[in-house]
Amino acid sequence: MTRITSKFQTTHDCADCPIRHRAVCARCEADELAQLEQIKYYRSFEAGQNVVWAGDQMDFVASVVTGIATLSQTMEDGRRQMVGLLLPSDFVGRPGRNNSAYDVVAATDLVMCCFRKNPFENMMLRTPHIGQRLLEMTLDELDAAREWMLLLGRKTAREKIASLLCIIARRDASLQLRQSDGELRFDLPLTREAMSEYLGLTLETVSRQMSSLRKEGLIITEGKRHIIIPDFDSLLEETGDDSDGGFLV
Amino acid sequence: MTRITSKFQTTHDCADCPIRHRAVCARCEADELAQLEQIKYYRSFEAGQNVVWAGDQMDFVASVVTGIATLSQTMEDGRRQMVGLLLPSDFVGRPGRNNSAYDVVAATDLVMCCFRKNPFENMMLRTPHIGQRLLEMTLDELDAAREWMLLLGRKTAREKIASLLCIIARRDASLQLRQSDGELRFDLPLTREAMSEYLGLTLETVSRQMSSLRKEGLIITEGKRHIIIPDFDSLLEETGDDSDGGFLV
DNA sequence: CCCAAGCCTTGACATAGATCAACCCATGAC
DNA sequence: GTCATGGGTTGATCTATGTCAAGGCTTGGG
Repeated sequence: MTRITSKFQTTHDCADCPIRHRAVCARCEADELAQLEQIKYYRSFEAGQNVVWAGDQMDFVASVVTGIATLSQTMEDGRRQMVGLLLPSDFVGRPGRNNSAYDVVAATDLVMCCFRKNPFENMMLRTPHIGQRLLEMTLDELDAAREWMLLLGRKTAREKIASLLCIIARRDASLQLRQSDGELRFDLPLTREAMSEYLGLTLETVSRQMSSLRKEGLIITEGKRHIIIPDFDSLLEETGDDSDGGFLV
Repeated sequence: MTRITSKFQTTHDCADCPIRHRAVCARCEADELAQLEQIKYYRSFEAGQNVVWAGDQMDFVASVVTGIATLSQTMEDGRRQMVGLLLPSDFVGRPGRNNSAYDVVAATDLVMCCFRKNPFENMMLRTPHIGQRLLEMTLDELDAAREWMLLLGRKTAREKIASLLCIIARRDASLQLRQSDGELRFDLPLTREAMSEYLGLTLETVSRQMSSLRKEGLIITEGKRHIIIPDFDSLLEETGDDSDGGFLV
């Protein structure tokens, strides 16, 4: 776990630690180690590995430390729909339920910080702060899910692709601050297939629309996965979203 | 508000009252009247009326007492997607946010029980029980949203219609217990247009698929809105859902 | 009684995206 | 070097659903 311990310096609000890692922090470790010793542990997964399968027992809740995980549902005939995309600091698992309703899959190499479910639930009872934080996060996820429903139900393939690129670019930028002058660059953490599962499209359509955005200069690609967005606002206009989105706080 | 007071006899777990009405109960009124006097009030709406508009200030949270409300998002060019369907006992509003992100519309005549937001938030701080209940409800909504995403992203028009009918029939049955032998009957509380906004279809497609299910005997209609499902399981098979859905508890 | 407004249905036609298929390019095993 | 594999692209075709348009039924107002 060297990748994690190397981050112990990060300044960090300890109270948030059990349910939202920005990083794992030294102070928090010291403060809570006693009670957490038996509760908290780390697990690593390789890209493509399942963390749990839909229907399986899931005796832990967890938050993503590094990497990206997805939640997906599968229909009997194999049609799949992604229903959650977990970036670092995001939370999975549902207090008060013992089985996962979804496949949880590592989209990239992945490190998760897990908490055994029962002790975590007890901790929630003793520490209302944690429940409140969890409620806040769940409400955020619900909002994200509702945006996603608009995308799935009403957007064109091109709008879907543009939206996804903007979502990832935005999250990536806020995590890693990689812009240089107006230009945004990042590695797509998803295969074309994973993108198609996110967007409710086939992977061929994803590929075609990516090509089309590339031909029109809205994105530039280096290799298959590295994306450059020369002008974020132009791409935003292709999403069909209200331009002044963030007026809600 | 006679419709409400007439239900005061209903047995009811008081602790749940502030955030989930099964009915408004006398004991609860007595217990909490003092603190609630300034907090709690009722509002009625006619079918079609907006409760709030997306972006508007929303200084209350509320639960549905009778009738049905919808949450919808609209794109600049007018495309609309429903993202929430609120049946009696469901909750709207988000502690910690002052503006509604969605249009809230009365789909039928509607009575809501509202709580002023600030006092409600204070009450949440004093009463952890309420926060826990709200977390539970929010997690349920998130699960519902994720089912809905699968529907929007991957189901055919026919599967979408069958799913919607099953969802409403089930909720309606659990609320009102109206089955007689295997047969289920209920009034569709949604226009074809509202159904199309729910399902991410056009109203013409909704109409055609309803006709097709009718011709095949999977549903029977009396007038435009009254639906009879002669065999719920046959209809369920048209939804594409896993037959043994409810194994999670 | 007539008329307008909502809501719904049905038909004819257009099209976005799915499907099927071929092929390219890296990578890693042997 | 060869081969198999996984990921990605592109073309040709098909089809489910959208679009446009007409008309029916019910309700309520004048």
